[in-house]
Amino acid sequence: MSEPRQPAAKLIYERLETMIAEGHFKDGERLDETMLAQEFGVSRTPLREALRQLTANGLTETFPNRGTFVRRPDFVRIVEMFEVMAEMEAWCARLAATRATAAQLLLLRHAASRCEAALQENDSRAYYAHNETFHRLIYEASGNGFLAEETSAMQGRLKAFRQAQLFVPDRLARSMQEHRMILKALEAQDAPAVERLVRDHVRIQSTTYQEFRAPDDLAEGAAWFDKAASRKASTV
Amino acid sequence: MSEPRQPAAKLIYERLETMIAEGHFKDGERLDETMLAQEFGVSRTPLREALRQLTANGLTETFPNRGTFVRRPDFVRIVEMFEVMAEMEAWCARLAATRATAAQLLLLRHAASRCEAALQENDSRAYYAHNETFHRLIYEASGNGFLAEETSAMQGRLKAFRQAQLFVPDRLARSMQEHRMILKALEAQDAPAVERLVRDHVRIQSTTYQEFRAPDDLAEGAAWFDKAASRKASTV
DNA sequence: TTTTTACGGATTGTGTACAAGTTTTTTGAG
DNA sequence: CTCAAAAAACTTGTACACAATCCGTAAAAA
Repeated sequence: MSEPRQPAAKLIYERLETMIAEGHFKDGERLDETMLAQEFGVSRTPLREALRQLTANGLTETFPNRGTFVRRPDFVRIVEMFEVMAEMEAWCARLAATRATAAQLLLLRHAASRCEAALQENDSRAYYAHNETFHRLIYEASGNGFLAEETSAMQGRLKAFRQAQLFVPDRLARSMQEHRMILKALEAQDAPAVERLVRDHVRIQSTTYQEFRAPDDLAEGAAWFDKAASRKASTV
Repeated sequence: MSEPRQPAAKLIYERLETMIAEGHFKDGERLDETMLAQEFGVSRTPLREALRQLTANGLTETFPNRGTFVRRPDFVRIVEMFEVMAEMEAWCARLAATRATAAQLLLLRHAASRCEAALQENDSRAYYAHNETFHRLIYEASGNGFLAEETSAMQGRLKAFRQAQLFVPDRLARSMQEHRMILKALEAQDAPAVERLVRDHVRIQSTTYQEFRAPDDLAEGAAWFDKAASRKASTV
């Protein structure tokens, strides 16, 4: 019943992802393979894989023979990310409104009731997990397999940046209320309503993140633009 | 003036990507690291990096300690991919209609005239390159940096599957005409028109691909679904 | 003084060997 | 003959060593 042992590379990827999301690195900071390998107690091989994965997801930038550098998202970028996420999910939801099968609606209701139960018990972790299922079911109900995969991948990429909003007061209760409305609109096959509801439901996450981290990032935002400008000049 | 030598891993990635797009592998076929390393004349280290990159882009699937398996897209998936691409580009374009700066419009006109020149000389390669610039400029004009990057990345991922449509007769001339209309609508800041024009402009690429490869893929499509079903059963 | 070039140190890219895990074959009992 | 368990063969995951490349510094030339 225990999980099959995960490769070290994946674990390291997740740790680095969290560290970047939580701001443990400065923007533009170089991630030294040798040093990090020592810190994590592994060789450079799995660590390099993790770095490449980070770059694939846009969290770092890699220059051949020069190394990989963190791209710490400022608050503008965070908003942009959730904006894109909201649009993708809204598109999924609009398609799902007319394409979802009875079985898929059943699964959605089930996931929603699981969220409800978690809310009753005030179990943030459980709510978070079932919330993820609820959203993923909508992606799949869109009927476009590729879109569903891409949206799911995007959700995974933003997960690290969404952790903070768990602790925003009353967010869970409000989220649940939004889920109820989304489900209702889906059952009514009201595509425009579903699209709007889901877009707002996802978008709000960026505003909570902003509230949570803005003071920090506003200060660092200016430095970021300077660095980005000089970096651009040196690489072009 | 010569290009800085590319790492072997990147070159191998591109070759494998093309091979998958061109159908050199069966769907579900395992990509043997040792064997491929021998064929490409490199060690397993850079080859593994290429495989991981393929998986990150959804062209293959990797199971820990079991290997990576190709996910050859059937024609349904191809259509889905261009559908998503069309929607992303359309969104960029709609935003660009109201947000593009004068400088960005100038660059767009420049890229369009480059396309025009390439068309006059019947230089498909050049047209293809300037076409890419034209589209990328629209992404950037959206004003959402993250969206621009993601759309650009998606374009890169679909590039391998778009090669075929270069050879569809009159496609270049029609594409150019579409560019002209898009540019005109952008200058007029007519967001709804731009959105619609770009969506159709991108969408049509999937239909040409479909015409080009459908006979093949229709036959293999059935086998694909069978395999996918059995694979699902074995991994769950 | 300013620019160019050569060198030294450090870091990434790749090859190879071994460890860990998976699949297939073999072997034995029922 | 069938099925289960064990072992052999094979494949991926990781460690480590060396090669290729880049960066900074300092010396030399303009």
